[in-house]
Amino acid sequence: MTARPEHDAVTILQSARLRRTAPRIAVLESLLASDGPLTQEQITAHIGPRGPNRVTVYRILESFVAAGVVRQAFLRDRAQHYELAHCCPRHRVHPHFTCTQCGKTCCLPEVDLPMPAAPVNGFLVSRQRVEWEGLCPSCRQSPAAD
Amino acid sequence: MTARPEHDAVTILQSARLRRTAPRIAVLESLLASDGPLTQEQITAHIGPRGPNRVTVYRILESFVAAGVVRQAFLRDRAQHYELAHCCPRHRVHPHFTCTQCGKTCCLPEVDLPMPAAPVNGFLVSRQRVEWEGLCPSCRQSPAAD
DNA sequence: TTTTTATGTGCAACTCAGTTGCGAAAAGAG
DNA sequence: CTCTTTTCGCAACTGAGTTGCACATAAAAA
Ligand SMILES: [Mn+2]
Ligand SMILES: [Mn+2]
Ligand SMILES: [Zn+2]
Ligand SMILES: [Zn+2]
Repeated sequence: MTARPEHDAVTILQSARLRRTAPRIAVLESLLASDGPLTQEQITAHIGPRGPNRVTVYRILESFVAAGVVRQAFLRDRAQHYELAHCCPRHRVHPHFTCTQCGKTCCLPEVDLPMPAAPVNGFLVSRQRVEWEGLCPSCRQSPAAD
Repeated sequence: MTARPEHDAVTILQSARLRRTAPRIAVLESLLASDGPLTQEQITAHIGPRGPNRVTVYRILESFVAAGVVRQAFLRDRAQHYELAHCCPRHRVHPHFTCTQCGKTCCLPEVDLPMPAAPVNGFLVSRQRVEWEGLCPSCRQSPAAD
């Protein structure tokens, strides 16, 4: 279950010097179990009815972002999507792909998009965010269903 | 003032078969006068106190997007930013640059970022959005003030 | 272990961008 | 000018995220 220490909720909390509370462990485990960024609403739904208050989830995510454990991946439908930060460096985040057919969003951490090192038209780029839209592998094979 | 017909509010409305009303002309002229995407709030502020109701501005922008005259450029601080669509094709939108110092966002229409033609890891990309962050030309020269 | 203290949590109320319903106004057709 | 259709203004609503404050609890100190 707990293969690498980076993928264990309690280990992540300890190395980030964050208090080990039930709500924090639950939020971390939701993010660890997901294959893509999640909203507060999705995290709360994943934890279940006995989980923490939604305000608590927001505050936990805020503290995780401050500690560098979690990153704000992107904003969609006016809702912030959060993901674990241990997969890629801060300033060159991997592209995120959203399927126009099934609506699922995936991380593409193995894709390395070059970021301009020299200024472009006088603009010095230090951080880039790329969002892709199109058809995911499974929707390309079966265009009707998911 | 009205150099090219593409840059004239009334002409844009006529060629899009949209009714020529004072609120629509005012919204179009705000976008024409701006060098970057605008929010409803910014458009309303630009028009002034005698301008249309904010709900009307939202509905006008909605109809412009449906007619292909305006595009939803990006979402920032939970607010949608709109820009005129006549500057670049639908599926390969130019990158938008936001300065971390002065906060201004600029369009970079002359920058042509390649979009993957072949599927990446099985994902067929049909639309891409790129956001850049860093220092704008004027903030690079005078790091303290704008 | 028990006590103490700093930090985390739950609840209610709030903010703010955007939406909806509906009656009034006005653009364009005839 | 009259009629029809679309647009507009207002009020109320929605939903994500925030804030203030009292209470709970993890971790440090005794
Ligand atoms: Mn990701
Ligand atoms: Mn632009
Ligand atoms: Zn799909
Ligand atoms: Zn600047």
